[in-house]
Amino acid sequence: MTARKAGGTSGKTATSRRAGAKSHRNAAGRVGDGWQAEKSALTRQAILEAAVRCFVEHGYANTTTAMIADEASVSRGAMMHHFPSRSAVMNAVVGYLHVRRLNEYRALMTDIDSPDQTLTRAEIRVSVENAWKYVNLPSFIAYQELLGAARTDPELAEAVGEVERDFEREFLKTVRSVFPHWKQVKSLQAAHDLVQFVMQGMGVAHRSSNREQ
Amino acid sequence: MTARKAGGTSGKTATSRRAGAKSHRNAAGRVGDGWQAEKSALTRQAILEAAVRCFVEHGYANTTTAMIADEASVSRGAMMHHFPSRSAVMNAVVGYLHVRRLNEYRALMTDIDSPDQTLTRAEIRVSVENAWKYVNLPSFIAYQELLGAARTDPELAEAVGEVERDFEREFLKTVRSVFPHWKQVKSLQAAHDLVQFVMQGMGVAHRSSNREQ
DNA sequence: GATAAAAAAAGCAAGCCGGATTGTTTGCCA
DNA sequence: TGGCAAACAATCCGGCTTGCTTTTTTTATC
Repeated sequence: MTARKAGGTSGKTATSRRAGAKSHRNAAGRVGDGWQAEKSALTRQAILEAAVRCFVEHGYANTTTAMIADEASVSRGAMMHHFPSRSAVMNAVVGYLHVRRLNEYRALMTDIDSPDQTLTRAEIRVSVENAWKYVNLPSFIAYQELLGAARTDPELAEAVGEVERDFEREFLKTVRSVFPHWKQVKSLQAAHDLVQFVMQGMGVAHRSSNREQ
Repeated sequence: MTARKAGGTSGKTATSRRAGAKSHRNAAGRVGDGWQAEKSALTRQAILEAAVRCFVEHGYANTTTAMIADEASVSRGAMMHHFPSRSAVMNAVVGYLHVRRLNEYRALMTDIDSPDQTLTRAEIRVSVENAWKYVNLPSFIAYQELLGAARTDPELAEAVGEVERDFEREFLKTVRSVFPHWKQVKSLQAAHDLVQFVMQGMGVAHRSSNREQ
């Protein structure tokens, strides 16, 4: 998916050639990835982050390519160079948001890492507060926008569905490591679902009811 | 506005002149209301219902005025006659959905009207199933679309916020009539919030996860 | 006071126009 | 050649204008 351009020959533009000669084949595994063109990756990231901000501020549907480019401080042409179409950006945002959300989720989770077997009142309180923080994170709001748009956009739904499944897997893994004494996977899944439901519902209700102050 | 050209001479084309000469001043009491023009109300209703169907099928953002008009089998001109702008339609849909949703909610609620003081297991089951039905109703889905759009649309947010408050009031009233022995209003409100959260969350999660089947 | 003519208004249909948005193309530069 | 900038073309959508038909109200005359 996401058909990378895979083009990068030798950049060597010496513009921001930083010390470390990164002549490696990077994480993506493909050869010829980021040479000097790793700066390209920076641009990509800037675009993705800008898109998230646009989602939060204007909503998915109202976010135009021009808006994202402007927010990212790149030209529209540059953007179209990295992402051939609007939907290409959107699909990429799905992936970007996924890892970002996963990291933030884990960070919040490990906050309540309890050394003993039982949860204290304070720990429960912390976890609830963290959940609340979580549903108000930009990444969460942006993801909700994506989720809503995916309902009537098959292409987006495909991308979202994929990360949705992965998120649940990762969630389960994380929970198991934080609460190793919870053994019944069935209960964990139910807990996952309920937590997701309540959090999503709270998010929706809170955002809309707050709207009118 | 709409500065009519005032062309019409004498009608009397005798095309669809129906038998009953409705020369009465009807229930509304006021003279000069819309008599035959009550058909106009029918058109309005058709447009509103069409809009709801469009929301469900294509989402709020992808619903165009042409789409609604087509779905309602009226011309775009006719639609613009009844609703001067797109946002006028949308605001009207908010009101329409509100009463529709309220009715459906009450219908589901009274299903579990318990004659005695305590809830049986069966009654609880019924109410859960009804809640599930409820979140899968077209009106609910369309309303969620509105809710999502309202987050970044102040005008819509205003309209939605209003009915949101009214819905909670009506909800409380209904619950009190169905369960008259529940006296603590505080608990009722908390219950209302939790139920709303879970249902909304379920709705979101279910629709998006089902998408990718 | 009734009735017919006239006028006004309402419902409705279709076309046009401006603005916005997307994707393409062309060209520059390192 | 890859990264990028800017102009361009095509499309779509919303709202306005025009004009026609039907219904309702007013007016004028008997």
